[in-house]
Amino acid sequence: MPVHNADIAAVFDEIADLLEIQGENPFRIRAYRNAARQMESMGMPAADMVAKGEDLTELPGIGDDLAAKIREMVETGKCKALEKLRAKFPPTITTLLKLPGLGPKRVKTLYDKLKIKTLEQLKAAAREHRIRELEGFGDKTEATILEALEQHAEQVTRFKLAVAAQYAEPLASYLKRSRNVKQVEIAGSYRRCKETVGDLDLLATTKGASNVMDRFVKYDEVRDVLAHGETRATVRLKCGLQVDLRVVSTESFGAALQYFTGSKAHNIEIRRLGQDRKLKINEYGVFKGKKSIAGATEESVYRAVGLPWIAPELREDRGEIEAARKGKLPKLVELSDLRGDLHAHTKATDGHHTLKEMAEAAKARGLEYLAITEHSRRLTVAHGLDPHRLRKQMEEIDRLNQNLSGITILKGVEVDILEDGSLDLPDEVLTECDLVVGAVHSKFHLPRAKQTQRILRAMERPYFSILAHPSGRLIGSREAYEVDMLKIIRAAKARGCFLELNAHPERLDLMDVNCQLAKDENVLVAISSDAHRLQDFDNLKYGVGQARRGWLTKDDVLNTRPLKLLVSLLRRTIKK
DNA sequence: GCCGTTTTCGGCCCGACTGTTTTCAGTCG
Repeated sequence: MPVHNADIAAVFDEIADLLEIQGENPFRIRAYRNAARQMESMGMPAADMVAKGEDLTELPGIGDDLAAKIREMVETGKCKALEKLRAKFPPTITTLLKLPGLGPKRVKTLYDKLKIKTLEQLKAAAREHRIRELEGFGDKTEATILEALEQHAEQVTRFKLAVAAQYAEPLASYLKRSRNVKQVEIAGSYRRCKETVGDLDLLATTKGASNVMDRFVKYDEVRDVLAHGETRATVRLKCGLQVDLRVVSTESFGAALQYFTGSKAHNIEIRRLGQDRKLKINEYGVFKGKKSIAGATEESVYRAVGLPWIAPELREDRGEIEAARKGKLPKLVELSDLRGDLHAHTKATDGHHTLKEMAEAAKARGLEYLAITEHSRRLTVAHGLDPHRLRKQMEEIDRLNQNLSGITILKGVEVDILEDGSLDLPDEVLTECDLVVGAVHSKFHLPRAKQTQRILRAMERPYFSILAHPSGRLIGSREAYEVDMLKIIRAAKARGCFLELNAHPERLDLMDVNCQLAKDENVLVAISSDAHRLQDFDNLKYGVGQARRGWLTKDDVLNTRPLKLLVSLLRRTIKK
């Protein structure tokens, strides 16, 4: 069983949890947390680095000690340091930390005094009112714990970005109608376009007395008010989503927006830069002694530490600060840069609209070309096309193109990559297409080497253009399949084909870190909607968000090319 | 535990809210 970066991150996080309960040096704990984030955010599997004998201490936040622990985990599947800690505290104890209001200190007290180590024991103790007797606890804390336990299941769920948007945007509009409110922004991971958000961070600026805080806690959708102060309030909506609102004056808008956009790791780095310059940076501004020297705009905050403004999608402490310092920040791709869409379906298979309707909807969004890429025959649930039906559709597209103006339909297909790497339609018909999008829709659980070979073999076909949703993951419901993405990216480069970034909010696949890998290897990425309905073209914005998180510029994206150039790029593939 | 135009020790981001307290610790983001 291979050891994944996520496994290593989980071990480091558990060590950090247990060290916290033990009351260890907080900076040592932070080192483990930083290492866990590093493992999660890097594109390259640490196991591969170990296998190649690469130096793990080159990674930020990884020193000799943690590098040794990573090697140990990769080679033995175990971590002795964690096992030692688990001997001191039962491993289930870390589940208690996830409850709101329970931190390491209180968890340790609960364990020391009442021997509580599971959620069930905690619930029993709370019901028997044994918790309120403990020092540092009281009636309220006990009641909060009990309530949290009853809702525990729902608090771990994160919301997909597009789902969060359905709650965030109306709430922001509602708050904008408050007295003396100047701006309302949705900050946090939402602004960074993370594929899922754990909660919403709203920021409002006011000039003079405002009722925005009162309006916020009285919002229709609010189920519980968790905190309600002068400048900060936290609520839980009926849907389970937690929302924080912070109110600052307009002079502090930029500093607050920067602060609440995060990420935490990015902000820590920015503040560290501030410290080097003897500056204190907080949500109210940048201060030299007591004097505010910046804060009205985000630009002013970055300028104060000698940096240009950094786009929110890049703020993950994955090298953006270094790039900013060197003046090498990428000019990120924007939605308006997209000239076309290279993956869409119609009624012929599992879509809901006709060719013409889809083309007109794409045109209405400013696109110049649209590839229709129906499923192939193996995907019977989608009524996939056989060669005959595909040819009929191509004829229809030819006819339609003669009558359309302002948009061109490209003849494509989303052909299944079968288990052995062969394609679900014969070469003769595939060569008649303008582009061939290949996709894995079955056998997700092949071993890594086999899955990789399967895809490489499919890409060897001379007319193969784009690998659709390359990792196969469905956010929150299906893990990515095991595959050597770097190998696939390099093969794409060698063979002149491209990778898709599927913009469907459940996919967002290619993932951000792999977009970076593709960019590093000079492989163009196609941001495609995979539209099955007219409104699905609006999902392109989520694809662009993920692409921006992956550092992609206009030049790194295939479908920013005008039609003529696009066709020649696809041809080059076909000729090989 | 990591890190270093202040290199092998001594730092390590910063503030709001709550509850349990009588001045603040714990938690959270």
